[in-house]
Amino acid sequence: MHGLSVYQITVMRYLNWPLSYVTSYIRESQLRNTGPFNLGLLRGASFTAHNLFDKSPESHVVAIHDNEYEVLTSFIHGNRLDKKPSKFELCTALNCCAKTQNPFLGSQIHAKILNLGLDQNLYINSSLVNVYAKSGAIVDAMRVFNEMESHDQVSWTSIISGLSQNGHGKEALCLFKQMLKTQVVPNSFTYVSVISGCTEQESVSKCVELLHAHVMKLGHESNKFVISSLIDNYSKSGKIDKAVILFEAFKMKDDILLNSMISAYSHNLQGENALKLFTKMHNANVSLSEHALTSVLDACGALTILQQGKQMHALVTKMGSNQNTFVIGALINMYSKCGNINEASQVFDQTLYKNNILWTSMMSAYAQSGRGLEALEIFDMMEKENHFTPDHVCFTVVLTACNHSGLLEKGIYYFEKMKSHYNLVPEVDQYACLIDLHARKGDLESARKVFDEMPYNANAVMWSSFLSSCKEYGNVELGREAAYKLFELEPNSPVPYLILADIYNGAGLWSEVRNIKKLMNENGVRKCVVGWSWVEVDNEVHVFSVGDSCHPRSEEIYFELRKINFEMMSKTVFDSFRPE
DNA sequence: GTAGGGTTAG
Repeated sequence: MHGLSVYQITVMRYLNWPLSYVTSYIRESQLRNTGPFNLGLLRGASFTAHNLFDKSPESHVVAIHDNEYEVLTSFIHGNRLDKKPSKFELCTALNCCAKTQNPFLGSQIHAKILNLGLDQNLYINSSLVNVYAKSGAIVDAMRVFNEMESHDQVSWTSIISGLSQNGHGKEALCLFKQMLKTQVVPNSFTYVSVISGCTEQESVSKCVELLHAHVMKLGHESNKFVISSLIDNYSKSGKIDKAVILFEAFKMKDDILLNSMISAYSHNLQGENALKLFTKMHNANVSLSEHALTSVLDACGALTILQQGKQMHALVTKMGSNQNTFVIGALINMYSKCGNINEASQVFDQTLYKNNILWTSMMSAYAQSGRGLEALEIFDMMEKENHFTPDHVCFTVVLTACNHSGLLEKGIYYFEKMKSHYNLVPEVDQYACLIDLHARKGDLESARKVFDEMPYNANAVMWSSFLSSCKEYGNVELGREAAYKLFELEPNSPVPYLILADIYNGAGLWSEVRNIKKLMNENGVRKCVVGWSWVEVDNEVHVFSVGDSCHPRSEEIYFELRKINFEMMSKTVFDSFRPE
């Protein structure tokens, strides 16, 4: 396409960037941009390049959006001249709002649409649904959808994909079921949307096999989008075998499908297979995309094989992908998982355009290797950069770093800063970190207060972690409360019973220990967890965490079983490890 | 004649 090559040349001339860095975005534009949009791209080229040049970190993303900006500017200009926009112009403008995630302009255009009496146009309404859904305003998207008099494949798919992409897989599935009751038959787009919505959602993951059956019946098996969403779904719910069968059966394997399969292997801890597939691709001269590099680097990290990881790094350099943010992120993760934090930091330092995901990855690398203070130094460095916008994930890493290094005051400082300085509303994850911060320092009362103060229901992970701290500091009262919460939240888990018993045990409350054992029996909870055991001495029940008897450091068992003599201990330990 | 929905990554 002529327009795109001008764009490409202009960008290259201004910036002299590695080809792969620019082309990945150009490729993306080529897919998305048609018609008038390309004109915008052409006209926007030099303007865009200036922008790329001026703003550094995430400017390439902004730049692509600037073309949408161009379309929107001319739309607004026409509006100021009281020019009546056509249906087509309205659609294009809405499309740009969706891509730039601008619900504000979108709702202004929405008002104009109502004003012009075009609110029953199917094209316009699908675009509106898409604008709201892509900006996360799912309620508005639903409202537009519900107010439509008739629906077609596209409008149904728009709302279903909107729900999916906003993490409402269950609702997406519900609407899909409603769609089946109508005359409108779902197409491959619809199946991709509903299947991807069911990914990583336990409550709906069972439906995927049913959807798969639909796909087969309706003949969408030859659609690569459908197949890759199925592969992704199966692999993320641990059904790697099904993913493999789909992959093997699919004839036209393109790079995206191969990438889906490589990350499927990687997710399922089958790093060897991921590497094998990658090598096969490489030898067969399939064009290697940066996605493939990202997935295979992930696999190297998961397998902690530094040697292969380094080879991949060499390949990255050879392919000229050493400025692709995704690849760099994967390199940083790989090196840090292989314990080579210096190499990770070297990759990071050599990166010209660091976005907040990369900063976060680097911080996480330090935090995970127990270098919390250095992680925080990185955060402070980031703050000095322009265009830096830390998000929730970033703060989770910061707070975790504080947590691992026992920096309570600093943790509280960052938590407050997140709210006041960055206007972020803390999510469950960050509250969980805050609770952990207090609890690990032994300030159980303050930790308990956070449970009440936060506007969320605490989940099992939070109560479990709190319970462990109660055990650590021997707080019977709060420990009891946490354990009883967990009895409700995880009725089949023996762990909270055992920890509470351990707390009672530490406080010498033998009769309470006995009650817990009784309660466990009454509630039908089976004690089948490795590392815990009951021991009776002089008619008193004691509970111990016994560690792993096969582990070379099973001396820990001796320590935990300090109240019992050696003979009795070894008997009990081996009893508890006998397979049931 | 021109317009709307889909896969992989912290």
